[in-house]
Amino acid sequence: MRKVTTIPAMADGYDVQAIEAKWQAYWRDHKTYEVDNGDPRPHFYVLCMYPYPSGRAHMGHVRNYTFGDLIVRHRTMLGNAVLSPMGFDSFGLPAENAAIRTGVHPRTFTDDRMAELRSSIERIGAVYDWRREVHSHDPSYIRWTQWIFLRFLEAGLAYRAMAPVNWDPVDQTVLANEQVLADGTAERSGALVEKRDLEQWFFRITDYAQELLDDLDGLDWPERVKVMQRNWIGRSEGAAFSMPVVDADGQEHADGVSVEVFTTRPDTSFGMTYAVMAPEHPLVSAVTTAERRADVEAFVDQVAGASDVERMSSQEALSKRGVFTGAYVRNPFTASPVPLYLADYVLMGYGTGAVMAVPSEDQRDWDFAVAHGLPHLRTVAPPQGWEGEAFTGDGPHINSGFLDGMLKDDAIVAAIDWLEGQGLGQRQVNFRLRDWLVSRQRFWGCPIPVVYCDECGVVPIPDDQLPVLAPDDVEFQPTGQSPLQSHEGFLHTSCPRCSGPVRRETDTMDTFVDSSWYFLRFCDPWSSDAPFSPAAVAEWMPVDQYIGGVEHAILHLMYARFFTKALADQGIAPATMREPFSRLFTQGMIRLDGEKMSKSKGNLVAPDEILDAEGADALRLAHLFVGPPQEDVDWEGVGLDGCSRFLQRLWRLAQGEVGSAAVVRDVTADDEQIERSVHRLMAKVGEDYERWSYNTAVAACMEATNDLYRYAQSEQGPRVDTLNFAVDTLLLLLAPMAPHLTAELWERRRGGHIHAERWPEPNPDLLGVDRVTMVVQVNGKVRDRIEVEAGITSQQAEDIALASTKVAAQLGGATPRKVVVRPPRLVNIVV
RNA sequence: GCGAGCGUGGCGGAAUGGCAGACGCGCCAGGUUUAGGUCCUGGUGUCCACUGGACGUGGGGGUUCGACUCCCCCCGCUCGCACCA
Repeated sequence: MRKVTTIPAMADGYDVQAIEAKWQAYWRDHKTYEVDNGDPRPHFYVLCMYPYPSGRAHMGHVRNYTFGDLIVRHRTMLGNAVLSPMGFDSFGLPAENAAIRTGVHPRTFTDDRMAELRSSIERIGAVYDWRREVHSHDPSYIRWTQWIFLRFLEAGLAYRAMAPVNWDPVDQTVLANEQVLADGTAERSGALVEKRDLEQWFFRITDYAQELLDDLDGLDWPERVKVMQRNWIGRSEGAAFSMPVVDADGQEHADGVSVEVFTTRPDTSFGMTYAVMAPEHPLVSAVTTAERRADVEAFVDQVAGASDVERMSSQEALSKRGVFTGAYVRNPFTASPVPLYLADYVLMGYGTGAVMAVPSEDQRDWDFAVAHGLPHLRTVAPPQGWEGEAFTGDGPHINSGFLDGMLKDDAIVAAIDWLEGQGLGQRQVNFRLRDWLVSRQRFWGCPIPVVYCDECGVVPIPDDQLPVLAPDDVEFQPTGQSPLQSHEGFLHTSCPRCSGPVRRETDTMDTFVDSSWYFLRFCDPWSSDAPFSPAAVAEWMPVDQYIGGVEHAILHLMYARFFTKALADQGIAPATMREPFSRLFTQGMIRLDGEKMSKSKGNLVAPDEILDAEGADALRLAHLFVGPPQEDVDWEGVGLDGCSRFLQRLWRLAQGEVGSAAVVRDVTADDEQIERSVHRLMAKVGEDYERWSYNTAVAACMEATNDLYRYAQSEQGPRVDTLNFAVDTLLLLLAPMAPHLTAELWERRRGGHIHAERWPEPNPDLLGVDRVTMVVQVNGKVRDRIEVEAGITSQQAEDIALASTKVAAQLGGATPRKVVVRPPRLVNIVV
């Protein structure tokens, strides 16, 4: 917990609250950060992931918006037209759950929280073009989300299908695969997800699997996010081929049934000793023999009740449950029959739902073979002395007919060529990525704009009748059922096509649909005849800097990429716009005592308290100073007091309250040293801003302030022009980080608005120092430090180093074997 | 198991292959102050025979005149994926 300390005495006149309120009002009233389309300056689009309106801001928000705001202000000072919009991801279950608890309509609840969050965001001094605000539950936004849905429907990118889906029994809705964690619990509610067969709406994200994978290469994103997306897409290349079902003697079935399998290792086909189908495979009943039927049906029933995750990850699953069907399939490579099993580790949803099993070159198959007493045959020669089980490495093929002697890559190609030549199979690419399930059985989301007509089937609501809005006169019951499902007025309407009575769709869209295009709406939020104009999108997109939490690495960031590509292909967005976010930065989490800070853990440190005491600038600076922005931080490590003290010191310095009075004089060596150090500071802070090294930028400014304190307190007093130049520069460099204090001081010292000033650029001629400390090493160990002219030659440096008495003592008369000279900083004498 | 990242003082952390520990917190001392706090100045890796020296960036090896930094092996922590054929 934060220690309650006495508030440091204020520097004279530094009234944090008054100053911060004054400048927040200034930026609002002067529309400082509003930017119009068509602005002639070079464009830069900075975006923080829009938040779910949860009420007052928490520390994660503060951190996120501090980074974003810093970039907005820095880029503006660099002369860019910076688009900095903000909005709210305002659909979602918390509002609906609150409605069930309290009876307050989700809109009222959400609007209240949005207002709270907006005002606490403003209190940290983050600036936005609020004219462009969008929120998901705004009817004008709903209209265009629905419009896009209908365009996807027309294009075949949205479709309805019966599928085994993830059902969350707590939130009473289905979930997308991406919203179920590896342990089988729901990402949002934590409930153990069940499997149900339901008819649901999907977006055909798999159409873009290859492009989503390929285009990752060109993105300036954290590598781990790209890796996570690549894993999620899960491309694998191989062959699919079919095998006729036969009996133990190799006699084909009269009905000519065959099983299609997918493999990435067709080169090992000669080693196939059995085959496996998923228990849900449509051919199960057809292939099962009479004497095995009872066992097979028992197994299928047992598996049917389990979720994918239970099947794939639990301990029982790893024990390789399976059952023999009594049938065999003929391996086309050897023409021999192998037994056909069912096993729950084979999934119907991937590949063909059936696999060939090669125990000698696949550990999973090896384990299953051991458990069920099946043989194995090596087809890739393992290395000498191999004592492992399955060998998955490369080696010359054996026992493999025409593949014998080949290495893996050649053998794969040869095996596929052979399959294609025989007309038995073909090269195939599979993806792990599934289509995106977007329907949710909840009230507080964007309604799916279709009706069901007995005559016409699924009928879209015509564009001119959008938006379809949920009714207000609804009652929320703790049944878990969406009130839309029982609202007669909403449910019944007439068919847009045949005018007959129809039933409305009562499902709403996943809230990730809303967040998949909000960054496009920000470019043109006033558009009333399209979700946005292609010209406005072309003007601002892609987002130059996107900032958010790594928890969205797959979900939001994959969906938004899909939307961008799909909208471009539908001609709604410019065709060339293939990616939404050029650069992504994922900030670290804030922990408290090692735990994630969150409402549910009850370990929040409220920013409001700190804003009341130390103020926004100190809080922002503390977040920037604590460490590298991409790293997680513990709140204990956030040095608020130190940052607050620093700002007070800066205030006193800038107000002329430190040291003796400044004097007018010609430049002395000391003055010049200060001036040069200020140019170096400009270079340092500028570079640090570019490379997201804010902690070192703050440190450099603190160091400069300490130097200026000593300078101001020096015997001869500070030179007035030198001190002013140094302080003014320091204020400019800090303006993006501590906007209120620097604005106030600038106005008092210089007049005008600091954030309208140009970013200071160093004079390259003054970046060097004239005298430096040269390090003299003997055998790599520092033995002396000597002040030298910065411009000395190698020979001079060597001479000076060898003249050192300390060095002579170390050498003890020995002759150097070698002298490494890096003038003017270092000489290393090797003996 | 696979993949990625990380291991530096009491703490958060700095350091393009070239002075390890910038900056801040904490702590110690001095000054200011009636006192405490604030504020100002200085000190603060460990050890020793203390105007100096030895050791020191998870452990071990290597490359190099020189390694926190590059390479190999090991240990530990964090995150992601995990029967995807």
